[in-house]
Amino acid sequence: MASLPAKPSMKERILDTADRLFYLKGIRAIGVDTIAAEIGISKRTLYNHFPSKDALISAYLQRRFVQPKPSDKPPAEQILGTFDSLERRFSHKDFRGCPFVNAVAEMGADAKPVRKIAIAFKESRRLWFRDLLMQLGVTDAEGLATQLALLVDGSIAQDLVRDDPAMARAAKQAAKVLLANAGIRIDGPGPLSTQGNKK
Amino acid sequence: MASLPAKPSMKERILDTADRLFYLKGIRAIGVDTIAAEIGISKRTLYNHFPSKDALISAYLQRRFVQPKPSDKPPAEQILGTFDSLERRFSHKDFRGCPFVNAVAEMGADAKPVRKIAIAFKESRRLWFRDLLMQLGVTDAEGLATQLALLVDGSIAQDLVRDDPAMARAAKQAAKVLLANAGIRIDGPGPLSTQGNKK
DNA sequence: AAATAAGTACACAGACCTGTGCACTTAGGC
DNA sequence: GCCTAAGTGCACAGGTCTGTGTACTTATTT
Repeated sequence: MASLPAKPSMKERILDTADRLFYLKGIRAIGVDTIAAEIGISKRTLYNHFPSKDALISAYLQRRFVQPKPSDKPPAEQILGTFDSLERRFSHKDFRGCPFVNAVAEMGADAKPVRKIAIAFKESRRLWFRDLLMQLGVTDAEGLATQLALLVDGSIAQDLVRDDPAMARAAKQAAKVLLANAGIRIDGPGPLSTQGNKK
Repeated sequence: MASLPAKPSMKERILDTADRLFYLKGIRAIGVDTIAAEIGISKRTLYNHFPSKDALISAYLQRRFVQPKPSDKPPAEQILGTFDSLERRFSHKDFRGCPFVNAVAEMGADAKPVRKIAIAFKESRRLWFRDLLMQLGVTDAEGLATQLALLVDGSIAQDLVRDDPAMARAAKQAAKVLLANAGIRIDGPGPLSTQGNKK
């Protein structure tokens, strides 16, 4: 699995550290000196790899933009699994909200490149939901995908403030209701199948 | 209605300006010099009213923390009206997300007083939802209130990034489904009563 | 008229920030 | 052995930021 493991390039080491610090402490809170010092390199070296801090910020966000890999699991399971995955991430102590939302909040309305990446990311997730819903034959896949995206971002924002993984479970419950309302039957995939979901 | 209008105190003028600039441009992006210059006072005067910038930030957030005033409208109407109100705010050009979430994102995990206020605000809104749901006789008012809060914060986060008031409408649609699933009948209050909500 | 309070103008300390310049050292490939 | 590329160490320019000190002016009240 780790096919070419041994030697991370300088650029990658910089991006690794920038990612950790930017995400954990905030883009504005971390200076380039801090990043360089953390790796143990000179600030000059950092600026030889990235022309400016803004470029480093963009690279950081680009690298956070990972497309979900296609899966062969049933679409409904994939959709609901999103919230299980969220709950796992909320439980991790290093989770601190959505890097894109945080970056937009930090950089102000003027920072257009940051917002551009953030919009692209949000839309790509919405489209991922939409395509799965279309596979399920949902009529208003566009609208429902948007609603699911709201639940995802809502639980992330709430967890950022409250630090409570239960927010992911609440989002999953709401998602189940929305899916059921669209005619999607939820069966099987859970730890134990619901035998009689109406008490 | 404007009972004592004429003379805003110095402290209020400072808070007015700090509120506008902090919210619009970001807490970290605005310095105390900028605030003082905007009002036309000396920085010394500002520091005579607030011992530090942190104190000013706290006062700013405290002032943003307004309890929703009790209404005699039907509970269901109040709940759904939240999303109409959100849509109106999204359409305003000066809307830039939730000040509490933004502050937490900007100040990093360490800023405990900021997070404390933010948590209190989120919880107060959740409780407002919960009490209305209890008036409606909803069984799991706690859980449903949390879900509605997720929709609110989700649409705010999405609008912050996308600048699209339709996010509020999507949240309202999802809220309607969740309410209906809890046995709440939505009638009357809309522009035109739905005569036959199933087409 | 005198005293008290509030605000002003302005300089300054000390810290941190981004970004550059320059001479030096190390490591590999030819 | 030599040359090139990459990294180092360090100083520095120029800017911004928070917070303070100090002497002066205005306004209100008594």
